[in-house]
Amino acid sequence: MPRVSRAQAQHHREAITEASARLFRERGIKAVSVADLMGAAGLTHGGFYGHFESKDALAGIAGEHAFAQATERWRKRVAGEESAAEARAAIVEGYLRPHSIRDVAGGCPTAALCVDVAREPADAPVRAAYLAGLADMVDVLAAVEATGDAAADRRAALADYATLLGAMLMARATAGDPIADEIVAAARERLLGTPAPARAARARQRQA
Amino acid sequence: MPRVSRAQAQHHREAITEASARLFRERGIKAVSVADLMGAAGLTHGGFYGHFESKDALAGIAGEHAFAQATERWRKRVAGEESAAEARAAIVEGYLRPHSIRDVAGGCPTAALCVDVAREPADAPVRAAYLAGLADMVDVLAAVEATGDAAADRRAALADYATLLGAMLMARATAGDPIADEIVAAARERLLGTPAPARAARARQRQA
DNA sequence: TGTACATCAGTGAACGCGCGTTCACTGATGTAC
DNA sequence: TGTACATCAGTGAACGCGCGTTCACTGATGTAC
Repeated sequence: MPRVSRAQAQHHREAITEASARLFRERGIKAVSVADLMGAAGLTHGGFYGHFESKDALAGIAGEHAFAQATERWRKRVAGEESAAEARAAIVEGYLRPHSIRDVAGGCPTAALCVDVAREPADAPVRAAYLAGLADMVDVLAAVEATGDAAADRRAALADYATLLGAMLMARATAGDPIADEIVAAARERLLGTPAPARAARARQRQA
Repeated sequence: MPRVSRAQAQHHREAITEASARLFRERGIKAVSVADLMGAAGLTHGGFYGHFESKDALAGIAGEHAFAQATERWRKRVAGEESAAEARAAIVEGYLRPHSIRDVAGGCPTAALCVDVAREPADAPVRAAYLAGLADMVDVLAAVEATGDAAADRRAALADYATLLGAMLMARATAGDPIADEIVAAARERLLGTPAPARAARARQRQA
């Protein structure tokens, strides 16, 4: 059924972008074929170049899309909290939730794409998208650091983000082994202080 | 020149393993072909299956090799320091040195392979190598945490490692942009306290 | 509002290419006497 | 120590397959009158 309406074609384009944003994070940019992407939108591969200039160009657009969603998620999480400290805790806890660790396709693009982006040539569109997207994520996090100094807020946000991202990727690489949960718990403790279960355990120890 | 001596064949096998350990980290397991690997050892692709059962099996062996080298490097660094605190600082500073960030092929396999390993099926040999290798790295780091409690040492090592690895990967993905250095500096400050240059700057500020 | 026709979204075959793996073959190595 | 021959490390063509991209084609959509 060729020659669909312009509105339908626009829906197709959005479906391809959406599927790419998910599949590129899940399997890696190189491991997803143009046919996979078009198939995910219910189309055949040949029509791809009517929508996008190349697979590399789509990777840039899909990256932007993934970062826009991730940034929006953090903004909403921040908006739902009373104080900066609570907002920061909400971001950390949301990031390290088991669901977030498991959800590669819908999760943090800074984490899912970092190794792929580092392997792309300097002029790859997805590199520019990554740089801009990361900057936005860091801005949201820095705004809830509340050290009282903008430069220190930024440094704290970068360090927090490194810990979060590192824990997420190590946990994913060790999924199925108990160390994955240990890593996530250690990162949460580092960023938010001793968590409730550990506090309870220490209280029991003191009593004994 | 077929049928080389057994010693020469053993050298070939080691050359293939060595090249794989570097190329898999640098370009990703999927992005390096059997012909690339054999070519790096000065051989043609056909002889590969005389040395290894499959490319997946080699990925496991190459992973072990990379982790053995990385663990040894940390052990030597630790052995060269007077105290646990100094050893920990030496690991952190060594990890975040510009050379380490740039040297993907010879650098930390926990970082370079984490995303690739997470995308491998559960029974892939490289997953087992990753799990064992990570455990060794964490043991070395935990031994220099010196919190006075083995469990707390381990949690501290996991949190430290997450921060190191996260900073390394974010810096690599943003290489060429000033934020890469900012990320590394923020991680170093988080793990070791305010670094020397910043301390000097504050001293100047106090005088003014 | 109805008709004629140009536009163009999507199809599917085809392009050259590289992949992991197999296999018949070669000829120096290693061994048995 | 010397000879005869079995072994096997490495070669390169071939296997079936999937890749990104191109292109002639189809026929419903959108537009001009």
